[in-house]
Amino acid sequence: MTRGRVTSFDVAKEAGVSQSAVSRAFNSGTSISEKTRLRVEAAAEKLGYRPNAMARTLISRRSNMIGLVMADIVNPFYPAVLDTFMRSFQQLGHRVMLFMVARDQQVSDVLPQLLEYQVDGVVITSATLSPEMVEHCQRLQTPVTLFNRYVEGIQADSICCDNIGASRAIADLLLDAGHRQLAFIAGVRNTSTSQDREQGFFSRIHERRATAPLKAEGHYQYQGGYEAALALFAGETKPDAIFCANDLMALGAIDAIRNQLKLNIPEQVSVIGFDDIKEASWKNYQLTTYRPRVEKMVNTAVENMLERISNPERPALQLIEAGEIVIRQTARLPETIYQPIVDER
Amino acid sequence: MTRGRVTSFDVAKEAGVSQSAVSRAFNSGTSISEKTRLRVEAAAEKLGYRPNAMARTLISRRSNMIGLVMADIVNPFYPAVLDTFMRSFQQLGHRVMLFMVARDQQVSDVLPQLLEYQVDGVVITSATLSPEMVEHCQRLQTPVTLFNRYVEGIQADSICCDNIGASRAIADLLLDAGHRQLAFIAGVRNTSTSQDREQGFFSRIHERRATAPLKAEGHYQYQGGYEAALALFAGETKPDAIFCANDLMALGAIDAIRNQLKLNIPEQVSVIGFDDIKEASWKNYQLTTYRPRVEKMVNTAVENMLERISNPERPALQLIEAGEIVIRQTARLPETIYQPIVDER
DNA sequence: CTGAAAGCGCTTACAG
DNA sequence: CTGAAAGCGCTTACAG
Repeated sequence: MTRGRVTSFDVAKEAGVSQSAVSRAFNSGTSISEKTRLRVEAAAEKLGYRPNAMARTLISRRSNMIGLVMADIVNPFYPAVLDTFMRSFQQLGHRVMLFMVARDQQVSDVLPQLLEYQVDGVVITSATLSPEMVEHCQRLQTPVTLFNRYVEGIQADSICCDNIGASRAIADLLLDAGHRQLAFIAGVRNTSTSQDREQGFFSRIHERRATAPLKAEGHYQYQGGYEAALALFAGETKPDAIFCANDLMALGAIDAIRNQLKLNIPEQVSVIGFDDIKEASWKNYQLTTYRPRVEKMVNTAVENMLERISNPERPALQLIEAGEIVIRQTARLPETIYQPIVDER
Repeated sequence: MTRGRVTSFDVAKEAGVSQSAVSRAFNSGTSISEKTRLRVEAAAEKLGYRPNAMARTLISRRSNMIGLVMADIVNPFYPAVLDTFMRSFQQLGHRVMLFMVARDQQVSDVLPQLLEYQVDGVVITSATLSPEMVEHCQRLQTPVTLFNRYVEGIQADSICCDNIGASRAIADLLLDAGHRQLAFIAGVRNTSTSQDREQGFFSRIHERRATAPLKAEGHYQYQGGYEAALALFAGETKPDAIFCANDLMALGAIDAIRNQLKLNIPEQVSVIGFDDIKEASWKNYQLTTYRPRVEKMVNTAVENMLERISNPERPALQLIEAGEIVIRQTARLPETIYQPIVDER
């Protein structure tokens, strides 16, 4: 065991081979005899040698690092997303440089920092990206993937869950069950997720010529959902069903409806959420909600990313991945069998 | 705007200066005239130049990257920890390379990968580290910090919340309030956090010659807490107060006690948790719990880490940071004023 | 299969 | 203050 940094030259001397041989021993697909490889490996083991990734990146122009930009880690949907991304990248031998952007921060502030470190690609979750930044990435041949976001006419992969389709299906479910006055609790106003969920829900209700839904805003937070529910019931017309743009708000709404308004769920009010976070399946809530296929979305995002890294010419893909409604206890159902997707957890 | 990678030589040519001058313009504390700096900056801006961090790291032996190893991101306590670490490091100009270790994975599997990338330091959260690995890091002069974990006789900084003191205080609170038969729901058996919380709780009860507490195991999960509570009440002697090794289990226990056992909290049973996760303050729970000073712990960890990076000779510090009990609605209190720390959120 | 050599893009003594 | 040059630790044609 030596101390300090051990280089390939030290290993070469120890093994009695050239420094090139050491490098070859650590790279697959190189021409090296089994005998030499073994000698190098023994020497490397003895000295505690590991190749310096910085030097490798510099010369090979591949860092094996992916930049991952997240916002809103406090929303319980995103830890699961992060976890899935991490597993996926790690398993495929990629490192992840993580960035967290605050709500008031732009991705453009952190992207240059990421690119300094020669990341092979950038994944952006729950934050948006300016066209200028995309152009910059393109110049550097660095692929960009948007997760659960999209920007029109941009040269970046994007993979979203089917926000519009899901919300339309939820509108149908509630109307078919005989609800008369629907309501929507929106998330953060200027996010595409909240906007799309609202649009799908409202447009389907309009198409079916049902009463226009009520609306309140809950900023994607528990407390916001709680207060939004109170606000909805404080008005003249009261809703008999509420669709919330995420689960966190739905759980807040449930607590407000049950504990403060003393109404029964689902007998007097139905509540449906979006995300299927862990808390949604807690015994106390048993929330009926929409579950995006997070694992599939992440795996697709990762696969496409790696593919574009090896082939930067490939045009960008915009994908939508449908999820499923998870039927639990907070919404009344239509009489006709609804192909319910029962909670299988 | 050029395409492809722009180097300091390109900028030098554009600005009509030497490549060294470009480098100096991008490093503070170097001797360069204001005039030259401005010319370089203009040229860099024009060409879209950013220094290559890999080359910089190679020559300067400082990557400005910290390796952050986490397990258990799904436990809602850790997203907050991660978030706080990220903010802290980012604010101080450091990048973070994130690693997630699965429950069955050792830190020793990922540490070499981290060190390949020349991280300046490693922070390990909720996972343990073998002495060999610590030795390896020491040889590379790479400081290691354990967060909420400690290993005896190891050359690594460690910062923990006061698990033992907190649990003793909780035992006192419950006994002083007149509870007769306490119970403990343990987390994951072989973690130091669960063990310390158990030890503090049990030892204080023993010291006060109160009835020995009951015990069940909940694996730090909601469902585990739910079932552990049921198990405790299925026995001959029933508890009148339960201390749970984390909030997640406490919330499960509450749901089991209220919804399934139909007992009132805190009139018939008191429940206290640990962590003060967001969910603990939800209207439906209002959990009395122990709140570690996460922000302070993280900031201390970060400060010490950066200090040890600049001075690797500094001996390792083992710190314990006390938190506070947050009084909400799930535990009966002593009659005497208890200096209660009211929930200020 | 193997080694000598060039070069990735920087920082930093060194000399002026 | 400024520039020419060495060197960080690798990979990869190139020649043998």
